[in-house]
Amino acid sequence: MWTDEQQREPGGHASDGPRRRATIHDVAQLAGVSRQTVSRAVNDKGEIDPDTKARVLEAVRMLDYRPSRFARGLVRKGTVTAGLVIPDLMNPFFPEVAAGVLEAAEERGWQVVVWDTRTDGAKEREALGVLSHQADAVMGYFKNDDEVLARYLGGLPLVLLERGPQQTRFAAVGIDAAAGLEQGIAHLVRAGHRRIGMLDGDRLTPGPRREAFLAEVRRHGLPVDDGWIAMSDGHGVAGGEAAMEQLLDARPQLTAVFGFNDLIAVGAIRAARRRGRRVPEDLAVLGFDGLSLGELVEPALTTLRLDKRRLGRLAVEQVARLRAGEKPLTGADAWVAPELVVRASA
Amino acid sequence: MWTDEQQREPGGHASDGPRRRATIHDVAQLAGVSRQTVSRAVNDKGEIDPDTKARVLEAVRMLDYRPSRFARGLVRKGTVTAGLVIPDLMNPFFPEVAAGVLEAAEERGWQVVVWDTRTDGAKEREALGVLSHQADAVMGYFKNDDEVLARYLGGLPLVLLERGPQQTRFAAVGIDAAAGLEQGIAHLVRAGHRRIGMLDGDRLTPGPRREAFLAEVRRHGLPVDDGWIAMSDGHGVAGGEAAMEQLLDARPQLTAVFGFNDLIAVGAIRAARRRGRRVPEDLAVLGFDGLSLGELVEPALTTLRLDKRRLGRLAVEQVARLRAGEKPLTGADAWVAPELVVRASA
DNA sequence: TTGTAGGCGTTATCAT
DNA sequence: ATGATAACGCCTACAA
Repeated sequence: MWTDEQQREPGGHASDGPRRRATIHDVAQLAGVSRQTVSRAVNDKGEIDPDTKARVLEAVRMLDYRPSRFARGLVRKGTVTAGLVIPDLMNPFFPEVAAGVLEAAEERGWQVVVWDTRTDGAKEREALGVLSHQADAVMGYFKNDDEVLARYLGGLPLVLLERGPQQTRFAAVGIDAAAGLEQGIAHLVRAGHRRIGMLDGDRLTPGPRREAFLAEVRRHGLPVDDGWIAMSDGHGVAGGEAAMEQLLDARPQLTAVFGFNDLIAVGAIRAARRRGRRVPEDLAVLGFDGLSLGELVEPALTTLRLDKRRLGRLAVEQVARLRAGEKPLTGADAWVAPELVVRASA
Repeated sequence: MWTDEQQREPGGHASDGPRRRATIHDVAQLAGVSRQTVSRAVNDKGEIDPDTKARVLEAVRMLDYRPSRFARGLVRKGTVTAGLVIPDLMNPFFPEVAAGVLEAAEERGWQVVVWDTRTDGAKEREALGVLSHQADAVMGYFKNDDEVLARYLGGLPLVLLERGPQQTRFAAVGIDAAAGLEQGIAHLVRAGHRRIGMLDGDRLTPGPRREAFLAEVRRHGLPVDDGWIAMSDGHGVAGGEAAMEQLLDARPQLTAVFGFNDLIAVGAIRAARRRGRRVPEDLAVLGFDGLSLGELVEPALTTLRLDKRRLGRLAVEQVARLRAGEKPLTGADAWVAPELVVRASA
């Protein structure tokens, strides 16, 4: 396992606690050269005698010297650190967005520090408070409103991912829920459904998905009212199951439901089947997100697939624009539109 | 959407490109005070006249001033940044480990910068190269061997997550595969299985899971040979499907298979059923990891569940020990042991 | 090849 | 309540 061969304390002592970190000065002293020479050795600059270099490097090892990233950053500009704030790493949707962010960030040579707020408003603010000092920009999902965000942000550029109902004064990357629901509802209608309910994930205010859902349903002249919409507690499978059961009790006449996201939709499938309803024969289920998980369940989930990676990449691009002093993308350029993927559940 | 109300360039100009960032000096000048006073105003120190403070803050806003994190870090110690290197964010296993890391890191007031290497050795090295300059420690999954890691690490503390077969000279957090397989194989044997195959995920060298598998199978006096082990290409569902098909062709006499991880096991289930084999009646499938996805597939996956969050937390603790100059945990203290979760597939 | 001087942007300390 | 001065640790000139 572990030996003290490689990982040792400065000076080779193992257990006298953390001591002051060695500086370039210490190394210079121990090697009997100037700080400049140490710098040259450490940074592989030319113009240095191989012997002295070796001597310096030896001193570096002995003292376990590593250049201070702060001192370095002060003098070599160009290190960009972006913050990424995510509500729930356990929901497969977000790791995929994060993957897009990481990918695009790496291409630009940026670093990304990640926070998981667990959908907790207080944690959001904490994250922002820290990042406002440590990052050059932030992107992420927030439930706090603009004003609060601005307060904790202290002027840092911010890119909102999928800002819900509210307009925002920040740059944003959004989802074209309307375009998605248009396809989704059309598909259900085409299959003969006339009584379509929804399992919503936004408890407080109706979000874009619900509004798009209502708009589409009405556009097709179908009946619908608030009673046809059940609220999921959380964005997970369990929430979807509970909401579906509730809806099954309250509105047994529904023949199809639209789930706020795939997790909730999967929960709906499970609940329905447990109640003896066949999916899709007795109840069709339509999801939203396009998680790969949807291909694995039975019946496989018909859903409105989002390019989540692209969402992340787009966020990085927005940040880049902000940093460059350009105007961020707006409207359709800053949207990603879902695409209907028909599988077995609807 | 976006207005230039909040997010504007220094001075309010919008499109003359990025200009030099304002420093504390600029603010001091504009406000007609000393840098020190600016610092006081910005950091909410006492001992400052409310009026001057207001004036300074106004100047701050006008110039869009934000303190340099480098200069600050130089003078205020204590900011810890850890690197987290992960092979594949799309595999639900890793986000959960990451969640544990993030959680524990937050408790300590650390930041975490995340890299996704996509199981690419070169990306690993790139990540290490960057992190060696920008982080105070690194934890993660690596396929490069110790020597290479050390070279790119430049003396930075490293904690390996689940170092495969090889011993390592670095601190590590491991999985007690043997303890897991003991339970798993016992369960299969109890159910009457005598011909158990495996779908392995480690192509090159046999990893701990395969070795534990072989050891247990032999301990029970069961037959087994290399032909009973198929290699999955990648750690995903598709790899599992292909490997299972191959095994089904080559060794149709098998009545049970152990999957390297849950994704592969799920693939196995799918492939088997597609071939008309009933699971678990004709073929029992045992997974490893305990992803929540396993509860959603059909039949639900019997698996050796790991506390992935704890894995992440443990890694952070190891890093903390290293930083404190203490010896890292070793042996069983640095392991997490799987727990058999019996569901429908075996 | 090596060393010296100066500055990067901030905060702490000590005066005023 | 405010300002001057000196670090913090490193790097880029420039000089030797």
